[in-house]
Amino acid sequence: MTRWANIPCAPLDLPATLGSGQVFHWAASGRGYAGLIGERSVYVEATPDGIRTRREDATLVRTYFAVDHDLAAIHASFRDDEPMRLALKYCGGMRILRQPEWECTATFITSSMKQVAHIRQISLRLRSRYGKAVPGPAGEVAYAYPSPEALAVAGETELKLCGLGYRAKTLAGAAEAVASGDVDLEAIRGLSDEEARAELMRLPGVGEKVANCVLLFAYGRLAAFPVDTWIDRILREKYLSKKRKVTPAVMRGFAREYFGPNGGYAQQYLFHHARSSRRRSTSTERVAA
DNA sequence: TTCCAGGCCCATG
DNA sequence: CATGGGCATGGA
Repeated sequence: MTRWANIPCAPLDLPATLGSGQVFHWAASGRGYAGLIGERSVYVEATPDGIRTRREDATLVRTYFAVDHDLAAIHASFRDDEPMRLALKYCGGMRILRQPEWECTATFITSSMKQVAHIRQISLRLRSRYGKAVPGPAGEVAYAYPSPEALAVAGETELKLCGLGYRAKTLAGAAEAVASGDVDLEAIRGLSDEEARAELMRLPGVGEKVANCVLLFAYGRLAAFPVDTWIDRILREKYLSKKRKVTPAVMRGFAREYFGPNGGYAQQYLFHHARSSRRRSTSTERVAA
């Protein structure tokens, strides 16, 4: 008989946490979500004050969902401006996950110039083709994200068959660098933010944006502030003077100074709110109307 | 059909 | 340091 554990971590917006483009493999199941944390099949559902999960998964879930992040304090550290107020109201219960390093690095290498839905598609395809099969509690099978070794063996030519396009080359190269020990993802934990970013950027396909995603979503570096097309647009439209020319350096400097040590959280709230608003006002709602 | 997507990389000013 | 173009694929 299954024994359950409740992990207090209010506030918690599980749909936003698992569906906001941090992670790409969770699926709605029953009253909650089913997915893998590393190579373990896990089920989670929201309770009034936190997360309900199988007792034997509780430790893993606490780490993955970063229940040690004090959301109230993080929210309080933000400046009180209109865009942040709206974003907090919309998804203030979203949590920044603490994902396995390679899985996060690899999925974001495949994310360049791709929509979230397609990143998910690529990710699931790589899992089912090269990942370890993991039986779930009900007998169903899920696939772990493939190891660097598995992807290095597959190589560029074969990876292209998964619809990766030019990303096949960089993913294969990164897998090789990690598998050979040239880049040590575990050792990066001990480095400063700047050193860690530089080390990640030694991997092919990892530039500043992807490195910041990995620092934020895998290493818990909450000051990391990924600037993608959405955030670029938001900063220009809502935060930066139209008069001065906005160079990459200007944007970096502004993000660090204005959003501070929890800038990554601010970034993810702004990103998710903007993206959700746009989708509601276009495709989905138009169909419903 | 055209446009653009959670960019990266390399070549030039 | 800043800017421009190329890069593969698929959904809107």
